[in-house]
Amino acid sequence: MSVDHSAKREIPDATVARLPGYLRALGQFAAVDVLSVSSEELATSAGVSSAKLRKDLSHLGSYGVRGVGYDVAHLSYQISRALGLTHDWPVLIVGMGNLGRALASYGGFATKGFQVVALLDRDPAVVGHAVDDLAIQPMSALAALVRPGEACIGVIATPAASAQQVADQLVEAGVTSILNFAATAIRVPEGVHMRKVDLSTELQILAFHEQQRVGVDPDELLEGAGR
Amino acid sequence: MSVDHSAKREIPDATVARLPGYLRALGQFAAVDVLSVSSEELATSAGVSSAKLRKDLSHLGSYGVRGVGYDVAHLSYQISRALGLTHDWPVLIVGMGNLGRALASYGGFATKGFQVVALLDRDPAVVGHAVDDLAIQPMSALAALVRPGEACIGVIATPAASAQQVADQLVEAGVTSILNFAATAIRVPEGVHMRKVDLSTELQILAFHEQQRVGVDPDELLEGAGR
DNA sequence: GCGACTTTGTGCATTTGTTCACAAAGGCGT
DNA sequence: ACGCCTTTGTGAACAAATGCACAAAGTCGC
Repeated sequence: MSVDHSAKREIPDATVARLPGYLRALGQFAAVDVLSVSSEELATSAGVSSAKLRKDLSHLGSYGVRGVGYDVAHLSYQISRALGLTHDWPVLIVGMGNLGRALASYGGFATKGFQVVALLDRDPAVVGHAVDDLAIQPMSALAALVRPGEACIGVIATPAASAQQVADQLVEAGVTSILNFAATAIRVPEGVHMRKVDLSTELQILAFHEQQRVGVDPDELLEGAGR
Repeated sequence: MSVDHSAKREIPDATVARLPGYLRALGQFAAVDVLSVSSEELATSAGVSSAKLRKDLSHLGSYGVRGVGYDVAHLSYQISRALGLTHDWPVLIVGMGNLGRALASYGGFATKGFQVVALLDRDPAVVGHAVDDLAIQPMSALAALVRPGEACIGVIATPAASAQQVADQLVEAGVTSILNFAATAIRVPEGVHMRKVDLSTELQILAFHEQQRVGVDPDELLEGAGR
């Protein structure tokens, strides 16, 4: 009965992807001094169904109280723990263009278990300048930044053309988690985790659904049975 | 009652989400004057398995040639068509902070079926300034920007605190597709499509997997064979 | 204490997505 | 013209995720 639930690390991917949303919703409740929430309240706030929320949480363990709900502080802690946010993760950002700078000065890092520890750029013209009190370093500094023991997360904010090369350099240096903002697919070796965030992909998905709604492309004047 | 070619609009969500990736990969082939690709080549370039690619494409129709592969130009067109990119979609961006400005000056819009038609901000201090040749307008301009007939896409790049309010205003004005960059869940009425892009969510998902790799939280010093 | 009431946690059915494996369909060389 | 070879398109098996519905487990009023 000791380490029976939390040791059982078989949290489905779909659940993991929603945990940050729950954590944020819990934070909003905590901010207005709510101590306890039901699955229904929390689910609404996070934008999911209560059944889904309860099933998701059940994968972490049994942290609710039947007839009452979940303790906000305790559940926050448990989710943070499951996500590995009990300590800060170092983040390094590569590519100091518009996006890179916006990311660097974005406040959301420090608050939530992440800390930007370095900014890198290939261009000697920007190296040395500071963004938000952090100096931009050349790519050659990479090896010294990634300590073998400590894992860190690399963020690629370069143009698509150099994204693969940067990814290779990050992997070479020992980075095992990469967040890619560049508009291209990059290949990483087995064992390195990669996620992609891409504006145009999202817009295109929206365009698809928008187009579905209207029915048929107005350019093409053939029949309209599908309306 | 069943027309079987392209009128059959039952493309699975998972497939739709991957189509932009295929389109981009095709663009890369076209850029180096490749005329025809096999499912294997295209899949590798897009970072998926060839079986998945073929099944995805089969939902659009039968546009390959057995024994040969896919014509790059033709398949590009068919995917664009399926996604609704045969004409440009107007995009309006709300919130001209760091992120909003980075998005506004991001080049990836125009190239791929989208055009930023307006920039909006609540703050009178920035209204009137121009970003990338487009003047920033006050929120009151919203109603005049969204023509009833023509659909458009709204991008929310405001702080989390005002995201819901902005979403309400967009919906009010007639926007039916919203891309939300703010770090909060927003609620929209039935029929409005919403997608969320969030840096900290992605980082937290990476943190989870990174933590899994290491085995156990280093706070707890029981050593593992998991390496 | 005790019963009524609330809300969790979960087994089960359903839906959605992925993988496999191969027949069908075409081009190509001879 | 005719097999051979390559690659597509897809049915069928498998896996993952979702939604439903309710028993189990707790609180609260009396």
